[in-house]
Amino acid sequence: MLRTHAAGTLRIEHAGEAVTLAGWVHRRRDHGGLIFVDLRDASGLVQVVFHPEDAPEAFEAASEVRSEYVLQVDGDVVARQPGTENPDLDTGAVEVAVRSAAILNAARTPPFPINQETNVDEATRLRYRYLDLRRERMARNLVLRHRVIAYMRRFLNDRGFLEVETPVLGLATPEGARDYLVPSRVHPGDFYALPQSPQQWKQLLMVAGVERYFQIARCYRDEDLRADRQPEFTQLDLEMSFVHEDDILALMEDLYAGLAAEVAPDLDTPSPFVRMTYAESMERYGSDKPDLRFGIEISDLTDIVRDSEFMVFRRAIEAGGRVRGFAVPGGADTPRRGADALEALAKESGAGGLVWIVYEEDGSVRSPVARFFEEETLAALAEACGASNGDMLLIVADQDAVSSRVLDVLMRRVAEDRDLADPNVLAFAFITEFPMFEWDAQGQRWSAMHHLFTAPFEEDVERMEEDPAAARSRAYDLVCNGQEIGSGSIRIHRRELLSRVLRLLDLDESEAEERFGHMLEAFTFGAPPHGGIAPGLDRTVALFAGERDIREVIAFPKTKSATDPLTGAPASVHGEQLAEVHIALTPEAEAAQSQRDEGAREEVTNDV
RNA sequence: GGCCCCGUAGUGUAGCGGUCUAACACGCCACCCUGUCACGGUGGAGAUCGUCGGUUCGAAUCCGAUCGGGGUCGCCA
Repeated sequence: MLRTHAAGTLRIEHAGEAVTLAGWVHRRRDHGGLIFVDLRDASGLVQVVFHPEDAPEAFEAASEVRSEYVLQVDGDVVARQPGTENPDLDTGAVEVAVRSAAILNAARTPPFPINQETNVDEATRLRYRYLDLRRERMARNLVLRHRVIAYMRRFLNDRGFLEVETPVLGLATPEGARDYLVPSRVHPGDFYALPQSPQQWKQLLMVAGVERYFQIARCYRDEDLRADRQPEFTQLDLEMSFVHEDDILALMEDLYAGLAAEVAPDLDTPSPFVRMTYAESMERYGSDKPDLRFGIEISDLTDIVRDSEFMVFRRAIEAGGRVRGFAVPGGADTPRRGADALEALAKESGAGGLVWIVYEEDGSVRSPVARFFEEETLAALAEACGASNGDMLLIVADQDAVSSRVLDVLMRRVAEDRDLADPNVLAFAFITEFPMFEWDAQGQRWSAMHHLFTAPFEEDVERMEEDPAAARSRAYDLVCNGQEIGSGSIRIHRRELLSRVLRLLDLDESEAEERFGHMLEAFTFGAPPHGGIAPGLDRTVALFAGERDIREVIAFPKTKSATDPLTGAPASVHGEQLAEVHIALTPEAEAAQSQRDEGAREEVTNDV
């Protein structure tokens, strides 16, 4: 090794020891006759001192050194002189008096500061990601990610899980997200698809008798990006045989509560985790991924206003809808302008309008619709929502599907505006009993809400065909702070039931055979009852890291347009390479390509 | 794919029709400085304002297109 100690580990106990360190020049403070260098390595940093009398040659080297130079120093750990200790540094009680130093490598001035947490343009950060990762925040996130993964492996190993790798080159499936395709050289015109998840493989492993499987699995989806969506991302994929929902949920609760205690002990993680059905979650929060930190719930106000003079409410109720709303704590300070903005948001989200009622501190009521209601009714509305003076009610009258969506959007907005979400709390919850199917208006057919292999409840199997919308599935989500962390289900393990579901989804026999024949066949060979879940690793780490964007916890993420500014991927390939995989570009693709190439050439010219 | 925001020295920002011969902070370079730790001091270099086109007597500033980054809806579990 080029060093005897890691810089960040030196403590007062090391005083008197001779050490060799190697690392980067984090910062240099040149006092003319004395030079301090903060030497940084992966472990942290320590101050090293260059005295011209004690080590003239080293002092000379230190004069030449600049930020991010790679430096090796020999010296003695000494206790700092009283009054010069730095309590802000872990190593602040000591410093290293340098005897000799070697510049292992020079460094150009970095394109953005490494020793400072400044905001830097996303594209620049990604272009020099290896420098971005040197920065404290990113380095910390990488370590956190490692610790999360290490904990997961240890945890699952201790519970008898087997880590199995599954293919990256697989079969394309038209269901779900768009596939990334890989052309086959050997089979002209045929394509592999990168896995959207190892879903089918893990079920086949259950048929194989593995019983407890997991994998830190890379998944690929060719869809547009978001803060919480990258084209390739990682899941903790797991599956168990001979289990009930509770077994999976209990396992996940143990895992996540344990993880929180291990990697985020400063965060408050209430347990046991809240459990509620999808129906209950939609009723109380208008969402299947509620943020429980807000402390706000939706109330049904239909009966209170059923006989009111207010026609909007009455018409909505007559049309089979309901009147629902929630209280905004302290919302009485909302100016007219703010209420109008909320109404606009409600309309954008699909509501016909928004009724707001402010209960002023002095007991008076302010609302555009106050005149339609008796005083008792207004009081009853407040009571139903748990509102008191100083609060505001937001009310939507519509079909449940609309009011849920709108109230969810409104709730998130007011929570954001009013900082209702405690950043120090991880409010986990399990949402269970999701609907089996949802109506795909575009395709004019039913589609699986979770995925094809999700089992319906036994008692819902019969009504599945006659009323698909009412059938409940044995699917569940783990959510936290208003975000979906992972979803899973108990699977269908009998061929007969799977065939019925496929028929319901309008897949005819031969099509089903072609696309899922291997699964149908596998199920005829004694597939055990099984189920699993797949929490998103990136989201999990982001959650514990307090990061909003999963790019902050991925070493080399892609931009919003799925490019990598560091390597330049994706890029064109030579004609021979294309020919080898039997691919010809369309004229449009070629035109777009040459246009891009010209742009790139200009950029290069400008650089020089 | 739709809509929205952003694009000015290495970085982050200011400037938003003439006074910009483009400002500030950090960084960078040089010199000075033996106890700093976001060291300090003095001086200096560095951007024609993403690109192309237009409006105008005059454009960093207005308009259009285009490229890049971000957000959001669609899409995606």
